[in-house]
Amino acid sequence: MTPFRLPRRWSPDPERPAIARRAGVPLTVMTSKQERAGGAFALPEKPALEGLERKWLARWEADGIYRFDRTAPRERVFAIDTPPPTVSGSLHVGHVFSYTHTDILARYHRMRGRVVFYPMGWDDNGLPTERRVQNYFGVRCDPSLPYDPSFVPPEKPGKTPIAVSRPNFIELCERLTAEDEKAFEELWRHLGLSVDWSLTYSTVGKTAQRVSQRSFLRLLKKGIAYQLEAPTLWDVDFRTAVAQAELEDRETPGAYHKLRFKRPDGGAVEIDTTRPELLPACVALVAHPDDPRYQPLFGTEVVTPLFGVRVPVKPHPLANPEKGTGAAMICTFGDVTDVTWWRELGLPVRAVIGPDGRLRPVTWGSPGWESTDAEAAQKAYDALAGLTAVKARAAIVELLRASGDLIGDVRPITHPVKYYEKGDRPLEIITSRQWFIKTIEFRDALLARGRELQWYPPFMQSRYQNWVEGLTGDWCISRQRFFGVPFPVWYPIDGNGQVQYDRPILPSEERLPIDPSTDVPDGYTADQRGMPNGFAGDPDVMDTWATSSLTPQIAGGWEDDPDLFARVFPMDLRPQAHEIIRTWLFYTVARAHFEHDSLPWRSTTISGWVLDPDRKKMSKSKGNVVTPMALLEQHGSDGVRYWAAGGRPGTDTAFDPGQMKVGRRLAMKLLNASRFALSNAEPRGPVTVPVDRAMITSLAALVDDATALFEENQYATVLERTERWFWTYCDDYLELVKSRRYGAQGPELAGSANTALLASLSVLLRLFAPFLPFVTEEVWSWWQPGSVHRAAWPTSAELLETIGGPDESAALALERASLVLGEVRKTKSEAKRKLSTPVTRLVVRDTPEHLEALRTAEADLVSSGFVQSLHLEPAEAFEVEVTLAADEPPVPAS
RNA sequence: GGGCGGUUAGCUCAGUUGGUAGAGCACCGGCUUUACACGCCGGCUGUCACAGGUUCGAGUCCUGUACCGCCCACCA
Repeated sequence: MTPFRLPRRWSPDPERPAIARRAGVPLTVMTSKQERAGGAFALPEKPALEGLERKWLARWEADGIYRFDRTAPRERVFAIDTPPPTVSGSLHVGHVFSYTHTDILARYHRMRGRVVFYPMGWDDNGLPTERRVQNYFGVRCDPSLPYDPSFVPPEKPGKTPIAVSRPNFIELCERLTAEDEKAFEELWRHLGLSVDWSLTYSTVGKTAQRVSQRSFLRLLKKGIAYQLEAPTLWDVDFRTAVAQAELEDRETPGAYHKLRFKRPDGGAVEIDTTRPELLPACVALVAHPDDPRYQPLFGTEVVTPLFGVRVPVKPHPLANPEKGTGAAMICTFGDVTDVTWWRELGLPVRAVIGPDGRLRPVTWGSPGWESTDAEAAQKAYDALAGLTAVKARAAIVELLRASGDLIGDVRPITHPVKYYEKGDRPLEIITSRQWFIKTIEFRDALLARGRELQWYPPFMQSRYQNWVEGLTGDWCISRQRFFGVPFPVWYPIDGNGQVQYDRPILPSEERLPIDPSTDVPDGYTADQRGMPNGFAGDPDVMDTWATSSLTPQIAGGWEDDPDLFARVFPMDLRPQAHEIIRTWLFYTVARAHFEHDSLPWRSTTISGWVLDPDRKKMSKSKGNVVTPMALLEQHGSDGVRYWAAGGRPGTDTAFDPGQMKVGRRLAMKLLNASRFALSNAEPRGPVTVPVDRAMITSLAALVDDATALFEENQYATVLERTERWFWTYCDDYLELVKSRRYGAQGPELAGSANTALLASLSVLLRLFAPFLPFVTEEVWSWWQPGSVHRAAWPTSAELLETIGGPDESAALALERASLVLGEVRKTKSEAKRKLSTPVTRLVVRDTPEHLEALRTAEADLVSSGFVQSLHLEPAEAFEVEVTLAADEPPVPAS
């Protein structure tokens, strides 16, 4: 007489829209070695998870089950543009998390009959590698040194870095990344990534160099790549240009300094600045055109303090009357606004910050450095020259204070300052010659590409949109570094020894890849390098993104393997993290747009982050991060994958070992339930019993759900629903049919259960296979030929075939029987009796329709509930009365 | 300052098209039941951030507010 709620778990949802069955995938034929031999399946006595990884990794590798089929036509291929992990970075759970998501999708599509192109790249290009090599070996690159073939790095890095040649440095980079790649591959394999390991590439390998250089040359021909001597964002520690996409703001302490500029009429103009050390680089003052305080001064000149430079006062709408005094000094260059003003107001350049971030020597009184008192200017400047910006700031404050041009105290503030994302000191803006790729004039087309792309989750598109709309300059792709893809360009040197940058010498594409620092352009000889009337190589290397924006082309064999490329490009999926939408994703879209006039891929999945329990992004800087391999060993790869699979696209997920334990438990349950289903699997017969037919019908609905969800990359929901279904299957269905399948109701009804058990197990294993590749493969091997990962994704059709079509009328049988069984269990549990306690009398009151359904499951219910007498009584509402057998007399202690 | 997410049980999170609030973990109690003690059965747990609005009915739709997070921004 317990009131309760109706669990809806077994009843198919009549509201659910019918999902068209997908045809064309062959049914898995349910045969096995044992069945063919007429015997029982060979099942392990005590199934275990330990060692499954090693066992199946070896087999998968030997059988090549993840090998890409190069004969597959494009429409059958599912191509993935795998993110090449930065091998010089450390492995962390974030990698495990997001790469698992992609693998789950890869495995699903493979089972759907698609030929999955799943390569793995290694990002061993760029500054992180350089920096790591410097620290690891204790060296620094000096390009002026000759190659030393006998160089051996010290055992332990010394305090003073050893200077090595560029070729030596690159050798060390390659040596270190090779070790890193091994560690990554081992982790990926252990995690069970179904990558085709014959399709690996590196972002600094020959192929990547050739592709990068070829694409660059073509952009150059199209006029999309160009070089320019211009103010460029510059990191003074790395001594290289960087791109807008690699900037980040950091709150940094600073201070306002109020400076006084003299007017010709003897008056003064005051401005506020946070960078007084740039006073010698001041080229103008600026104020808002509508600002009445400064309108009278527009068109006049003022004189800078200390340096006596006459600079104009100009109006510009960017000047903010609210800030400081409303007037600002324009320096070349203090920040990007200075660049805008400088360009739009047509001002001269007076650069004082050198590439090393120190104030460079200047001769006052020379052209461009005119002063009303050159001697005083020189004296003041000499006190600053050679200092870093920060030290020069302190020094100039003293000078200004002494001269009386600093008004009042400096006022400390904290303000956002632009940094290179990998750098430690604020960016400077340095005028230099750099290579650019045009993006601004293609803004609309690139925005359209963003709309054309399918985003998972869709809201991530706005990140792209915002970024492209906010672009302020073209993409600077040259870096003044050593380890990277060189620009395939030389320049002629004229008779006076001047390098002719405007007349680049280009190699033919057949020669690529080339290194202009060692290779010689056609028509020249090696001894003409650096000589008058000879040639010079471009000294720069490409931005790492200039190469990694071509991963689809590199992995797909663009131009090198046209047949392969036609089969995989444009690709189907780009999985990646959201913080690199503005770099990797945007640049890749741009390159494909320029080169192929298409998207590089049809869709993208944006993964979330792994968060610490304190809700911060997990990072290696926190000492408490567990190494991924230790996690895999502790919880099993399937367990860790289970946790990762719970992370929906675009959603951050907390690091949670508890979920890994749950995953491990699920894997264990799968082993044991399978053992049950496969033991005593004879005799086999048609599925006639309503309880069995209901289970099959319900599973068929789950399969349709799962398939539809997977098509939307909703893997987390697939796992959740499959798991829920499976657990109910174990708790209710298996319990109900247990005695029947052992023959309690005769061979015919046992045959119905056995057929249903095997059909459901086959489907369940395949539903779980993308998530738990090891345990599903293990169970599959007990009774099925081949790999579950090459088996066809289950269909509702194949299930319904076993019962001759959906049987909605049977659904009620399982639902009512499960309900009553639950009531019986509850009564026993609350009476603190064991579940095998006999029920002397079970009364079920229910509607006639329900009772009729229950009657078809009566025998199963009676046996699983240990019911001695069952009474079904028609009633308005559902009610159950359970009478338990009296307690057995206590057993006297022996 | 702009944009995008989020706020549901102690914790981590689901919640399709509006229709009686869910799962796992944790906690409590019980149980060796011939697949599983790496197990099983059961129980407890809610101002769905807040305020309005639409509606017969709102966790869900609309408006506003607060807080958290992320991305971006011209930072003198």
